[in-house]
Amino acid sequence: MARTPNDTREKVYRFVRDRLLAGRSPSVREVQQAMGFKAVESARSHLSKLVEAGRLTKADGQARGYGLPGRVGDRSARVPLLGRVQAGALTEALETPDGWVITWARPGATLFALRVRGESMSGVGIMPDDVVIVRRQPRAEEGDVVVAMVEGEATVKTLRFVDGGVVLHAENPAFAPIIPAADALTLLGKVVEVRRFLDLDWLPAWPS
Amino acid sequence: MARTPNDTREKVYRFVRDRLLAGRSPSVREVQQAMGFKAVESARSHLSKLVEAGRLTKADGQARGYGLPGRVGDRSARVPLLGRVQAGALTEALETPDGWVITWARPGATLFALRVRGESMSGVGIMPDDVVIVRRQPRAEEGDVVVAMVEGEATVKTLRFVDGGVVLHAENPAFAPIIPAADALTLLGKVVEVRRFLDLDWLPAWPS
DNA sequence: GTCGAATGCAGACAAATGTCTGCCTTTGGT
DNA sequence: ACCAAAGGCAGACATTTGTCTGCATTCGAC
Repeated sequence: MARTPNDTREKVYRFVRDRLLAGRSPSVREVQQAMGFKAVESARSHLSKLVEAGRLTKADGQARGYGLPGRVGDRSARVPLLGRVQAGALTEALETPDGWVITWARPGATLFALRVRGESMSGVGIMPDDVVIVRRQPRAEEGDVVVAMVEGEATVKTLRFVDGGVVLHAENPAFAPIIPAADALTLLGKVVEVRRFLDLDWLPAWPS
Repeated sequence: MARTPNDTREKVYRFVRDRLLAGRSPSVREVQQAMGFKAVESARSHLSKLVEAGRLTKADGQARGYGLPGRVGDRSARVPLLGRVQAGALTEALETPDGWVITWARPGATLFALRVRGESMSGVGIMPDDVVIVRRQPRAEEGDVVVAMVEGEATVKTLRFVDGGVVLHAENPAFAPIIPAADALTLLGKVVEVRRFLDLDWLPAWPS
């Protein structure tokens, strides 16, 4: 067999995987050097075997085209982070977001993100300054956490139906439910994801 | 000046940024084609201007070497989601993650993700089944939310120092603090991000 | 031992990609 | 009107990167 045992394949895989998780694909020659191969082909043959085995993917004809199998970057989506959203201003706010959030793509859905203000949803673990990712939709179901416009302000609440009417329920006993007039409520969408960043040193500013 | 107004620069930037947020840097000729330029140099000059202006970064001498500036989002990173992590098994668990989570890359840091079990951290909004993203590091500071190994099990707690000793503090009055023996504690890392998915229909299975 | 598969080495070649030079057109200022 | 700067075009060239061919070495299977 080979001069070295089968570990080499594994080392190649780990090196490529780590580089991919760190951000970008290595080139074949970078693998060669990292592994101590004297010839490019050694690295390349290992790489092609790994692709063949389904442990790596490859964008053909592209430099640094290796990737991890499954939904890599193709299914990820960037979501605009909007500060505060006024009534009709959502469309305009989309033009100048505060930043961007990365998440898995929901094909066919329109997503945006908001920063939460206030403690009104702390009972379900949505704290001030959390970022909620919202899917735009005109209606929602009982119990959904939604973002709604009430009196020109976007608010995050739990949607409930009481006596045929709509109630925006705060998940915090200190906050009273909101019972908006039927025509004073605009549902912006449903909260599909909640995020909290505990390591602000690493996020001094939102990428824009 | 130019034939077209300054918007061109902006369009180039957006194209590159979107491609970067989607996963990988475009090549100069891909920018050329996307913008409808007839010559490569048009695209390249815009790119170099953007780098000059600090709006993009560039890995010199590397194919597809453009990135977003700042320590924040040079690019997105895939983080392995590990189920439960046993003592020495973290390295092996990296080989067969339950899935992947996308977040901003923290250059130079090793990240992994865990699913939270139990209510012990509900006081700070970390609920059961939440996903925490953890940066590996051997020590942390007072008040940090950390992942630590105690008796062969990974646990999420707040780190506190009391009387010179380490206390793992639960953020829920129903849970008593853990005071591990000095040599029975292994700090896996610090929680840098918390995520909750409220729309499981859209995430029927974890991407793998 | 002999064979073959797997691995490694060496070198060359081709494709992708980045970079440079020169020139033209447009636009804004003087 | 004139000039300078910026943007754009065309083509060439250099570097990086991927890929191919051929051969040598190792080691397990027979």
